[in-house]
Order: sequence, then C-alpha cells, then structure tokens
Amino acid sequence: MSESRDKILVASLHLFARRGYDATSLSMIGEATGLLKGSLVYHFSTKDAIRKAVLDGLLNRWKDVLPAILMAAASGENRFERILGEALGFFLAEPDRARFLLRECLDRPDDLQERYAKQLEPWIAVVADAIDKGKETGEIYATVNTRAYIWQVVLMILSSVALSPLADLMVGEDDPRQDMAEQLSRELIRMAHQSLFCTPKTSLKEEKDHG
Amino acid sequence: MSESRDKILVASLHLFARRGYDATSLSMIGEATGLLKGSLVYHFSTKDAIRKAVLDGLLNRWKDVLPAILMAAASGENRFERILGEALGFFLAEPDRARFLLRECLDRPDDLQERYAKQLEPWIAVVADAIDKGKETGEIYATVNTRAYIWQVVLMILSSVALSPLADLMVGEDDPRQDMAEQLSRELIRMAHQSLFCTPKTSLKEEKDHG
DNA sequence: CCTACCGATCGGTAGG
DNA sequence: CCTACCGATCGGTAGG
Repeated sequence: MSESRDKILVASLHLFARRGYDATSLSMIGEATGLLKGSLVYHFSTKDAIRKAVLDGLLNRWKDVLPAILMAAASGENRFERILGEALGFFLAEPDRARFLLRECLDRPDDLQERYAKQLEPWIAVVADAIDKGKETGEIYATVNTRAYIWQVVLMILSSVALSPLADLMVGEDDPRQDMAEQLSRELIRMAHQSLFCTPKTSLKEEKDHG
Repeated sequence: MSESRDKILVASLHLFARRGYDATSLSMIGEATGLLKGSLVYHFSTKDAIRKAVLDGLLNRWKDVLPAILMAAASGENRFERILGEALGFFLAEPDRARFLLRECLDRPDDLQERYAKQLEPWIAVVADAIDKGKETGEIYATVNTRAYIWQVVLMILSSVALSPLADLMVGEDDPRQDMAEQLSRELIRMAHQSLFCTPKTSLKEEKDHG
C-alpha cells in the first residue's frame, strides 16, 4: 500500500540492526528515507511503533518461510542439511535480520517472547517431535537435550550471521577460496549434524566427492 | 586505589550490559553510584573512557583466567569438558560479562578486534594447534574447520549465557530439577564434544554412572 | 473531506 | 567531587 511506509520499515530495520534502537534517531530514519521527522510520525505515531512494525514484518516473513522450508525438506536426501541451510539462507540473505533479532533478544526479551510464543512455538515443537522420534528409533543420541539443542543451534545461526563482520576480522581465512560466511555456515551444519545423529552420515563428504 | 572508580566500573558494566551503551546516560551511572554527573567526568573524562575501562577490566580478567584454565586442564581426565566448563563458569558467574561483550561485538567490532588480536589471539592459537594435532592423530574429525569451530563454540558460550533470560521463557523446562543455565551448558559441552572427537568418549556417561 | 507530508517548535535531556 | 551551565539534539506535536 504505502510506499513511504515500506521505505521507513526497510531503513529502520537497517539502522536498528547496525546501531541499535536507542542509538537511532527519527532524523536518521528520515535522512535514510528522504523524509522529514514529522512525516515519520504521521505514518507511525511513535518511534516504538516503528520498532514493533519492523519486528512484526520480520517475524511474519519468517513465519511464512519456515513452513515452506520444512515442507520442501519433508523427503529426499540430506533433509537435515537442507533445513539448516535454508534457515541460514534466510538470515544470510539479509544479515540485518539476525542483527536486529539478536539486539531485541538482549534489549526486550519479554516483548520478543510474547510474539514468539504465539507464532513460532508450534513449529519449534514440530522439530522437537522429529528429534524425539529419532531418539526412539536410535537414529539420534538419547543424551540430546532436545529443547536445549534447538536453542543452541538457533543461537549459532543468529549470532554467526549477526557477527560475521567480526568473524572476518578474528577468525581469519583457512581457505581463502570461499568466504568466511560460507565456512561458518558449513561448520555450523557439520557441528549440528555430528552432535545429533549417532550414525555419521557421509552426505557432506559425498557432496565433495561428487563435485 | 580509588573506591569511586571501581564503583563506577561495576555499575557501568551492569548498565551497559543490560541497556546498552547508548541507552545508558551518565546520570544513570551517577544514580547507581551515588555520584553526580559532573563527578563521573572528573574520574573519566568522557563516557567513552568509562566504556573502554570496563572493556579493559573484562578482557584483562579473562586474560588472567584463560591460561589458568588451560594449565589446570593440561592433564587428567575430561580435559575438554573441564576447559569448556571453566570458560562457561567465568561468564555464568557474572552474565553481564557475556551481555556486554555480545553488545560490543554488535556495536564496535573494530574496537573489539584491536584489543582481541593483541591479547587473546595467542591463546586461541594454542587451542587451534591442539585441535589440528588431534586431526593428525585421528582423534578429531579431519573435516573440522578449526577456526570456524572455535568461533562457533565461543558464540554459543557468549550468546547462551547472555540470552539466558530468554531461554528461561522460550525453551521451557525439560527437567525442572535442574535450572535452564545448567541444561544449556551441559548440552553445549555435549554438542561441542560430539562434533569434534571421532571416538565417542564415554566420559559424560561415566560421570553419571559414578555419581 | 482524505492522503501525505512540511517547517517550526514543544518540553526535556544528552555529553561535556 | 559539586554547581552551574553550554550547544545540540532527542522524541513528539502544533497549525497550515
């Protein structure tokens, strides 16, 4: 509908992600959108309303993408790798999503929990059920703490994407041929896989051999 | 030496960790320390100087603790678990350390990298060398990307401690007998171990059996 | 009457 | 360490 509204949301996500909510002024958002401060207030009555709209847009997008990811990987080979790869892809396509969410986790955990519990919990439950079934069949380590495992994987996804600029500086490059984000994603998936499944899958090696 | 100086640093770490640097005003720090705004400027000429002093104190403390951790676990059983456990303990003892560092990673990666590269890199190199040697002996998966692995484990430690309030709300309690922080720490160590060593160590199970 | 803004300014607070 | 302030900028609102 409103062109300005969307521009405000896009610019605000970027600024909130990079500088944080408190360090972002309405005039900065105005400068990034070619609007004046007063115009922002016309669209969103308060600064906090902008933050909530950005968060809603992000969670709604994720809510739409997540089922598609799980369905697309419902069958076939390398289900686990594909699901994690798609989840990583969602944030890597726009790292500000990860940065903003990580900041919200730090700044307003209660606010995030309200929205999360309603919208995303059912899908986490699906993943948790799949893991618990794998435990029963013996495919997955019985020692896995399902909810804690999911949370740690989510944290790795969010933080490794959000802090990729720092990784570039600190981790250095083992293999200069591929970029750091790619290396971190591959290692994350390898760690998540290796620490979940009893029988070491050869899928990662197969990919290499086939290539 | 200066009693007020220390009070300012302790109160500032707490406020920076919880609210962020930009959202923390000098009068807030003054209120927490019983000082007035002008008095803070007497001890630290600028607000940024307080931040740097807090960061220095934190990194120096860690620089002192890290060698002790590595030495103490130089021999004996469950070296890996003990090293990770001690590292987790350092942040769990004062979660604001993890929150503050995570915020600095987001807000000022360049500034953090300057201090990190000089002080902590050599110790990361020690861990990296140990992992690379384990690869040669076949004890550790050859597919491990050493630097990426270390970085992902560091991220899990920092973020799981920093965001523990959110974990309490979102993860729920599989086992109400032990608290969430304990569950997350155990699962983190299990994941890190399982995804590194080829031969599944029975150390974690042994601990249980012996208890 | 509506939308999408503007220039100017409100009362308070920021770091110094 | 406090009082007394500064230039500027904060989020938000006024009438047009």
